[in-house]
Amino acid sequence: MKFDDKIPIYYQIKNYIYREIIVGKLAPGDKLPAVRQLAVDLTVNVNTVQRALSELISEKIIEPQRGKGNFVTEDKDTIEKLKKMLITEQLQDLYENLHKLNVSDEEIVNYLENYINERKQVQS
Amino acid sequence: MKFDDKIPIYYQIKNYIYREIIVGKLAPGDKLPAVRQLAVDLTVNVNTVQRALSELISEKIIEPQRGKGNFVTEDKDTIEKLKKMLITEQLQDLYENLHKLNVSDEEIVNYLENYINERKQVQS
DNA sequence: TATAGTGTAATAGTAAAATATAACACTAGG
DNA sequence: CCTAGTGTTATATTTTACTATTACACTATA
Repeated sequence: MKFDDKIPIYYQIKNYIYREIIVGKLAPGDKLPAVRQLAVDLTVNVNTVQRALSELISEKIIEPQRGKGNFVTEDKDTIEKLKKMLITEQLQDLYENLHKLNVSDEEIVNYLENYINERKQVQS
Repeated sequence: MKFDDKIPIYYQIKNYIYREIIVGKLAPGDKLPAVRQLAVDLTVNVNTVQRALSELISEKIIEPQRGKGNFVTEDKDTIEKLKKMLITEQLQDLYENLHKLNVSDEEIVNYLENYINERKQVQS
């Protein structure tokens, strides 16, 4: 996995697991890969994985069972709220950062539509 | 100034100066505040400011004049390109991050419009 | 020519993140 | 009971960002 060297790795791992859960690759109740396996897959240290997992545990996104593994919460409501929060965070970042560049509400929407259309053209 | 502790301070300062230039608070040819003054204003160390400025110099956004100060480039085209690049970067981040959450093109636009409308309602 | 204001650079120290490594605690199954 | 697989924790080391401090180089001007 590629990491952005401007952001702590443990934090990027946390977001990676968020996504795995939200897109359903990890369903409610599913067991996560073992920490040592995750460390190998992501080519990072076990402690770094553990730090990411610790935060997910604090947030009740996953539940640890000593000797067994870490399991995705069964509470679908928690997951749904997580998804909404992550989406809102992204929108807020875009909005605030573009406003700091003096881009108006209307322009933000226009720029986004243009961006998406241009992407489609490149693909075709 | 408030800093995000997940991102290097020098990097946030660099982006801060980008913005000052793009919104015109710093016009082409303008002299930047002295490095020591910037350090005081931003409550960081001179070396940290200098690190941000060094990168801006490499990118030809500002030009240093030893003994005089740092000056915003006179090349308006460079600034215009910078603005476009920063906007595109933001759009790309949003797009990629939401796609990783399985949000479709149409949904991205809808979510953004809703987000903006909700902001307006809160303000009124 | 002395001085104040500017950029630039070097040194040493601190803190946080990440690593390598090892050990400990618990569970399941032979 | 033993062993393999799991989470959890601790120690020591390295790297990077940041800081504090000092010094040097250049410019303008009194």
